[in-house]
Amino acid sequence: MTETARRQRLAPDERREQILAAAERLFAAQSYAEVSTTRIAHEAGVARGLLNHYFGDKRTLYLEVVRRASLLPTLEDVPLPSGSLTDRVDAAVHWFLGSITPERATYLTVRAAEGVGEDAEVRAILDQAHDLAAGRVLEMVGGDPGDPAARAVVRSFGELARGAIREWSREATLSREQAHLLLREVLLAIVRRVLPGL
Amino acid sequence: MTETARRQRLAPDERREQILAAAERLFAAQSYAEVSTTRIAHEAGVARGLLNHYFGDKRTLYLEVVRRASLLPTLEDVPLPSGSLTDRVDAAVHWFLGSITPERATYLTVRAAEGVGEDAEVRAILDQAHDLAAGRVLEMVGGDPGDPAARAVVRSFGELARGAIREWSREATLSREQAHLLLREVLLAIVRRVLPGL
DNA sequence: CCTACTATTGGCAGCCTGCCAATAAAAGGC
DNA sequence: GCCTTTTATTGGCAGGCTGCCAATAGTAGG
Repeated sequence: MTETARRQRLAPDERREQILAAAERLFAAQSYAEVSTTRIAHEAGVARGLLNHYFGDKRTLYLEVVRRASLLPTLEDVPLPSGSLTDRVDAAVHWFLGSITPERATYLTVRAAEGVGEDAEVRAILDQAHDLAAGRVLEMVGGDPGDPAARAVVRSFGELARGAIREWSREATLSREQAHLLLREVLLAIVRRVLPGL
Repeated sequence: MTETARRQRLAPDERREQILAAAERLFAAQSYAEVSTTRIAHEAGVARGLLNHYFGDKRTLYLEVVRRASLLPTLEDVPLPSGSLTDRVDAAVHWFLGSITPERATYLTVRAAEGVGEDAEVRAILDQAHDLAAGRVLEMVGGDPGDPAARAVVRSFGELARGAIREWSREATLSREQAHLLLREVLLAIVRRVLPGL
């Protein structure tokens, strides 16, 4: 908007970032089909052809946005907690809840349902991010990250956790304390009663 | 394909059904953006313009498909189970797991993630279906369906349940017994330790 | 049998996407 | 400091998809 120059030449990385930011803003607000590349280009203050030059096609740009957003919570490294099982579970829950802050609001819309029909690549990206988070939780609570069934169980826990976060953070149907209570008790039950029984 | 007649005139309900079936098949396999109305029309053996005549536009047709698929699992009414808490929890879990059968495979792709960005109407449809299921589970285990926080908690449990079902039914990373164990123990913990603490 | 009704079709206009050649802003040699 | 090379950036073209509408043809009722 404030850019007056006809052509502004930027370093590829910078421009790439700029386009990604614009795309993220729009994709976070509306679904894939509703957002046109024309609008993304306009939002980024750039010719539409440049999107194709940097990302090939709309879909690839979209996948890049999804990849970033899905990995947000796992960006920061957390030290493995010590102490009693309850302490470690609390730490894991705290990490999960704390990784979602207002400035990372985009994550809240990640994995928003499309309805029916899945996109294999999108699915793969999300699965990978969720599995990464699940592995981390599993380590925190002292489980075996190499056990596929245990990982699957904790991945399912991740679904509950994201659901609870949405209830708290978007719907306001749960307080933060209630969400914490839910996650703690469920994770405790999983560690004590489910994992040993696999 | 086997239809030789140039124009085959059907009762509106019948044709509507035919189009919906074709759309469901395609939307279950690919995402919204990947499926063109041209292809749906071809799959249904019908002119493309007829889709607009029956459903207005692509989006409305899609919403109709989502609505149907999302309501499938809650179709059958189940009697409220009696007996001990454990029995009732087991019954609820059994109902949840049993509602997913091969012939209802479409449901498996419901709520498949799009990635980022949500469609408010789709979201509303799915939320409604999930809330319905949550209310039913809450009744089964003797909770208060009128308590918003309790409903939110059980909705979150629904996320875990659908995740576990996917792990079992699609990924084969969990056996049915393991999924059952997970759902039972988590639901038990929720009833015993979370709901009273709200 | 003929007419009124409406289910069904085909085509038009506009938008969106991917592609590519043309252009201009830097970078580098001298 | 100028000129050449490099490449970031643009605009426009072709094809496909969507929504709309007038024309067409089955079908039911008089």
